[in-house]
Amino acid sequence: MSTELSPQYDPSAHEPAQYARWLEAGVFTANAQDSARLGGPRTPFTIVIPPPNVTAVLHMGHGLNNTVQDVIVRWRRMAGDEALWVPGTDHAGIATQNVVEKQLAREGLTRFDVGREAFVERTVRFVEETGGKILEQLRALGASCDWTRTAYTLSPELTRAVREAFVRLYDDGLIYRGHRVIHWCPRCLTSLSDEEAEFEDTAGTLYHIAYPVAGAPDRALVVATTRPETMLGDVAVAVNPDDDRYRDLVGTHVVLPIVNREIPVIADPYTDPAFGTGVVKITPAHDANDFEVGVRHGLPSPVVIDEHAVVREVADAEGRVPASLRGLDRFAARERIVEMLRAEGRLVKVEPHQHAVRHCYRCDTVVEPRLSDQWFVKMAPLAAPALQAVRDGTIRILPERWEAVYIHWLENIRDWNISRQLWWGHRIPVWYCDACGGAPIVSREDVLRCPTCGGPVRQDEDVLDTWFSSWLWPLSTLGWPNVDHPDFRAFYPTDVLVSGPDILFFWIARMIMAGYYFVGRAPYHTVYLTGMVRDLQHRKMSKSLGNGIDPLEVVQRFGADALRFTLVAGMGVGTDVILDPENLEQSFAPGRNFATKLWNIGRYLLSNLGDEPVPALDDIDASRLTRADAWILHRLDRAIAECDAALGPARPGASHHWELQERHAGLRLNEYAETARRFVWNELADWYVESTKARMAAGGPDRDVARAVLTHAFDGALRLLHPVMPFITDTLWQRLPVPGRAAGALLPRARWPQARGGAEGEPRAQQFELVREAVSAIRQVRAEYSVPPGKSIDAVAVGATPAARDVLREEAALIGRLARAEVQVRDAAPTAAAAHALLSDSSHVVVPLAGAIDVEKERTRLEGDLAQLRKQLAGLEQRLGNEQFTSRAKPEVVEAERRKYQEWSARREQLERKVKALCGA
RNA sequence: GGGCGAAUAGCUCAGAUGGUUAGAGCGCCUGCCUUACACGCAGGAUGUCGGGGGUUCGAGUCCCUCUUCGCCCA
Repeated sequence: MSTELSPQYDPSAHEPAQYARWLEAGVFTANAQDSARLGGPRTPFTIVIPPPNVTAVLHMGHGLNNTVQDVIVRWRRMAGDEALWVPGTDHAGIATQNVVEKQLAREGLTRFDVGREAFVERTVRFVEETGGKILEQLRALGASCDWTRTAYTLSPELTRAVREAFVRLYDDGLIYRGHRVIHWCPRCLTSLSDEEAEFEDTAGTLYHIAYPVAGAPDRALVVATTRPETMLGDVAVAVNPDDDRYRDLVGTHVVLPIVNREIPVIADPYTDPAFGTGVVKITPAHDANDFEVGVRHGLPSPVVIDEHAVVREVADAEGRVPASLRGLDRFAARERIVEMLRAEGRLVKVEPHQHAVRHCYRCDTVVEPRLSDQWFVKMAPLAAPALQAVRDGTIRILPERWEAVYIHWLENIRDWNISRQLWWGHRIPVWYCDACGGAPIVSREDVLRCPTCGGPVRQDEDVLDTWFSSWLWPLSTLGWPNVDHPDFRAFYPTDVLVSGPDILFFWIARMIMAGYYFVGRAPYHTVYLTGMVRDLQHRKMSKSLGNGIDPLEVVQRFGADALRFTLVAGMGVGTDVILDPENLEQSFAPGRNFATKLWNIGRYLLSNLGDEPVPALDDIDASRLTRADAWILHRLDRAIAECDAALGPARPGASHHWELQERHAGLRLNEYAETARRFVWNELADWYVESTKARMAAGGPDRDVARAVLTHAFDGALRLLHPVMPFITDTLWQRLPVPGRAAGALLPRARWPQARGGAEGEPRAQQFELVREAVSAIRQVRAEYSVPPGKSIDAVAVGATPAARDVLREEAALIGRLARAEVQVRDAAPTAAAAHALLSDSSHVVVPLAGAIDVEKERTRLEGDLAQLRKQLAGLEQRLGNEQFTSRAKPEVVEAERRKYQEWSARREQLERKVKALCGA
């Protein structure tokens, strides 16, 4: 099937068709029955995708993350595992609701205008129409997901899992309803978890406000605050109990300015004497810490800011908010209050203050602490096994440094607010009977009537945090809570989770907790955290900055393989990938250039291997292999071993724990990609293919040997590269006349290459290095003396040993071909003026360029080399002469240094002789 | 304020458990359209491995310190 291939690789002409072929053949579909856990023949290997938002469109972050997953899963699939990559999407409560609300806003409506039911219906429709597009886009990247198992957090199956989890946690006493100050987004009108309220460093202002002591108008306590607008809700001022400055005032009262109420001075260790003035105002309804203080001291909690962050008297605040402030937005109120304080003479000092302010992670609005009733998950009991798992090596996190971050977070974990005041999501499975007024009814099934009185019930208005469904993802996508589900039995626990450090707490840590809590087992043994894609200024790519790169545009222009290779090759474990959005051509050059190179190697081979069957390498007697053959086969073995070492081990050993030496090994995808690239380009193409051209042209039995080795080596290369460049490799592989391949075989299911082993070819492989050195030496001379590329020159090769002489003699024709020279092998160098090059074994090549040799230049060059060599020898000599070194360094190191010394000494003698000869010439 | 990380060629980065003449890609310079490939071929230049100190026979690699830049957490 050696049809003509276009000179330039055109990915768009091959990629979609190739993907369709894979889908049609079902190569990505995993079979539970084949999993060893169900008695099947294959070890299961599972990855669950970090579910993108159902309304998301593909960006470079997805491109990176999913490429990594695909490389890993394709590698394992070829390595013989029953590989499953579960795809799916996340309903993304706040994000999706925001999108639909924006649509409504364009129609001049709010969700409250259309009502809950209609709003949810509309959102469902919106998701049906436009949602899940990102999964289509993943196919353009080549993602080998098992699309028959595509999951969605809001599907009936996954909803069942969510309810099961909620009810179980509730029954176990780990879910409770709490009345406290939580993070509130006044734009999204919902509460947020600690993780969703992100810190942003902000240049703020610290206001020092004097609160006069009641009954002693000449004395005042000065409080420092960044949020003066909350003072309307102050119920006390607090000092540290050990702070001598204020000890006498504890128990007295101060007058709250503007409001003109007396509030107590209390002592509480929460107050940091070193911060500001050492006096803090206590506003229980508008600050989480103050709330705790309020509880400790039995203080009231007047609410003076409403859910829209507008100042007014909301609860227990009668008379606290002056009419002039009512209805003002919090920031407007802040300004007004500062003015009023200034007018009253209460503003002591205003200073700039750098601090971190929480913002909504979805809309970036400044979060408003708000007192409300929410559902919480008690986290400490869940955290314990998750903490243990990373500590004892059941789970590893790559790069290693994130393990410390993870542990720190879990050690200081706080309860998780899981209720959201949204309409889009899993409604909390709790019902109330107003007639009975009793305990909430928590149920897996919908509750229609009160089980006690038979009267009507109403369901809790809130929905669950989206992460409450995603933390179940590895469980729920595999069939849990049905633990007898074949997928669950075959594929849980999964293996590797690939994600970004930004959702380590949001998602990854919680999944681990869920795994332990609900089924008693970690969901995966490896967490692989990728870096971020950034622009040249190292800024995150974002829509608002306009510095994003559309992966689909890259695929369109350069191909998915180019995109994938560029990302993988340019990415250390956990390091960021820097790309220039202004210059895609250059950014993706590494992948594109390599894809083209690969294509051209394929073109050459396919048009030169001929139509007669290629013999299998195993059918070729080893004695017929040339040095070049032995060399490339050896290099392939090396490349395979290095790729394996870079990628594996795929899973921990029999102990199911990561042993120390393996704990941070593997998944070095960049090393894998670079190794494969080097083999293909710098070894196979640059040397081996070139070396075979004469043999291929000559015909005869040796041509068949070359054909067999070429086919074998390229086949190995395509297999090695398939995980990172799936499209072009299979496209070429389909056309390559691989001996013994079954009809209809596809590369994604082909066997991962294995080293042929056997040391018998190694000496001959080693001898080929002499050939390469001789060729390079002659080329160097040619360049040095500007010999026209087309012109053949004479060269004399002198072997340093009888063995080297034999090699040079037997390979003289090949050396000559590769260097465009007539090579003669002699026992001694000619004495006439010539260019000299010394090879590493002290063999040398002499090029007598009649009349063209600049003796002075030659001598300068050789003397330069000699000086360098002498310097290095001196260093070596010193080291070897140091008794400390020879006695304390490892014997093999000393031995290596001694060998080096001998080689270099011989080399130096050769050089000295040459220099002397030149001086005489 | 606490913790973590980074600083290696013009740019982006590799450099397990300390021991090679410190590497790659892109860029740069020279010469080539050599019938697979100019997205290429051949040759070449470029690094006091952020500063200082220490441990060691030996440090880009380990320890301390300083500087600069990131990230996470309060």
